[in-house]
Amino acid sequence: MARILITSALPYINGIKHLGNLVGSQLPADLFARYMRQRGHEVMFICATDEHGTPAELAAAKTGEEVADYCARMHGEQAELADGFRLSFDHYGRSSSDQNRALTQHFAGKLADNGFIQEVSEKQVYSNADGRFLPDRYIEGTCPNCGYDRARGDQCENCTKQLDPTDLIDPRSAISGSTDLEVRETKHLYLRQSAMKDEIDQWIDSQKGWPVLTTSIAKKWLHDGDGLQDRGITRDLKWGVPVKKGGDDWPGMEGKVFYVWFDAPIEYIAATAEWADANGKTDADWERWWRTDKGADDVRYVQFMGKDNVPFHTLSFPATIMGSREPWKLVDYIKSFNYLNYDGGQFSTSQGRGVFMDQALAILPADYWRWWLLSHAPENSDSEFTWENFQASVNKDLADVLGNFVSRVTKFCRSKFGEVVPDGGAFGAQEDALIAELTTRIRAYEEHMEAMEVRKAAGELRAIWVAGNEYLQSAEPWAKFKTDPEAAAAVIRLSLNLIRVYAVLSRPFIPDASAALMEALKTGDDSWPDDVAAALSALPVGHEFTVPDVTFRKITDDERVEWEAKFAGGRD
RNA sequence: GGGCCUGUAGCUCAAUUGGUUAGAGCAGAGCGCUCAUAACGCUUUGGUUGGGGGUUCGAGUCCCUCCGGGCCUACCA
Repeated sequence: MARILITSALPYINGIKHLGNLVGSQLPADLFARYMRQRGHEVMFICATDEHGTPAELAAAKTGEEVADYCARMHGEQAELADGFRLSFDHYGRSSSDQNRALTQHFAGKLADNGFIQEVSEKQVYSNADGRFLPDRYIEGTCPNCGYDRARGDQCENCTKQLDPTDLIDPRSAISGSTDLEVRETKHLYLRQSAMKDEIDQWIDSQKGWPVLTTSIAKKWLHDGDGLQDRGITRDLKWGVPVKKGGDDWPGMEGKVFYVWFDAPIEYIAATAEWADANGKTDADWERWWRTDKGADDVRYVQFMGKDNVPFHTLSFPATIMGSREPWKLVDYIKSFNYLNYDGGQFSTSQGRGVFMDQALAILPADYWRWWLLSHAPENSDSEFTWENFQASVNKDLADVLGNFVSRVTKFCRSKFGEVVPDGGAFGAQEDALIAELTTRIRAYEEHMEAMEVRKAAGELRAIWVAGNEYLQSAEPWAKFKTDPEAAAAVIRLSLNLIRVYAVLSRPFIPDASAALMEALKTGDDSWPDDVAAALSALPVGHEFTVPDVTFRKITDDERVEWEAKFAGGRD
């Protein structure tokens, strides 16, 4: 039994996430966590909302709430949706927690002690009307290069030229539109990543088998231009972790907070501490996951994230941990994903384009989404959601191949033998062949799941479902029943057991359907089919069951058309 | 501008990292079955691997070039 620490990238607090966000981190992380638990490993699966930063403040201002209230409310909503999608976090924390505040300040203090923090004085744009410093991209104006009048302070979206906010002609606040801006001097802390460049580089080099996506992004940042740059880790905001050196004040940093990307990854650790506190555990209980001097040296730590998060997880967060010179656990494997697009374009939170988590659950149960998203996970390149593809995949895979198999077996049994595992007959060559095929396929499925090859695992699982239909077709219990009812009974006995095996194998992908099947079979035996032949006799002769309701219904053409129109853009 | 990824059947994707005749699923066509959610099974059509050039005994895979798609580019998170 191994110990596996799994973290999913933290969803940002300012609104409900869309399916692209879901499939990029939380959902595959959940698949892996569920599988590993099922195989008997000790799993700690951690996620949290990422609550600090300018966008959270602005979102709260828009609703008229205090930012803390806004975050608390949105955390509740996101947690409820995570539950709706059956994301099996051991703890769903909040980066605004006391635990994260203390840990973030602790790390900053250690980094300062070890000479990895530098104070830098810089000039930044301050908006008098908004009463705040403005991040570059929150300043708009006319591009000096192409004349586009809505260029942002970091880059012109029209001509793609990189800009400095002071380059803009007629600059204004993107928040209020105010032109009452001034450049002010302000002091910030920088994390001296450049001083740890070689250390990080060697660490990346020592990792084997990481996705190309992960290492290529890390290498780019390490070696591009002058190499890894130092990064500002403080901001002039009210909402965030106050800048402190451990428990002490930090002279000159009064009123400033840490940059969200500094405190957000630390929340992985802090959320585990939150888990301990919430469950009456001790510090030792969470430290054994994170401190290599306190039991975490045998932990395997896997992170899941979209590609936009990779630089922070391969560089900044490792730099934070390494620079502390304390024995914190570094990540062992980073599984990164490309983007899921929506029907020819991108999902867009701002334009309300695409399907959002709450909307998805309002029209279909979680398993439909889980299956489609995971079986089409953007592992090698960006992938695309279309309603036509969604309808076809769900109807074929879930309703026809899996659901209908359950239906034909249970209903045939009920009509011929009653709702009970029938006695009589014996297994022969066909059954041996099926067991051999299933054994091969289940071993392949296990390998793909271990390797986090999500699409391949889904494909293998589907093939396992298909094998049941092939077997039934060739075994023809309906024909056998006419001449040799006991032979038909043997076929059905095996097939009923196969449903249990399917429920067990499919659980990481479709947990609700899996639970429904187990309930219909009136069994709590969720043992993994290490020995397929044995697994196919787990439900003994005489064991009662009930014919389940339709496991997966089909999506109709009318629904598809309706949803296509409804989600084309303009969320209410 | 720079960097990375990507382009394979109508669609969604594979191809053991340079090795026989490029494979699956869906869609299409034909046949079979009748237990089942008009479901299932079998067979089958379909590809000059974006174009061109090169290296090699051998290229989807490596190199060059052109064309198309995407992402990142450090103050959004």
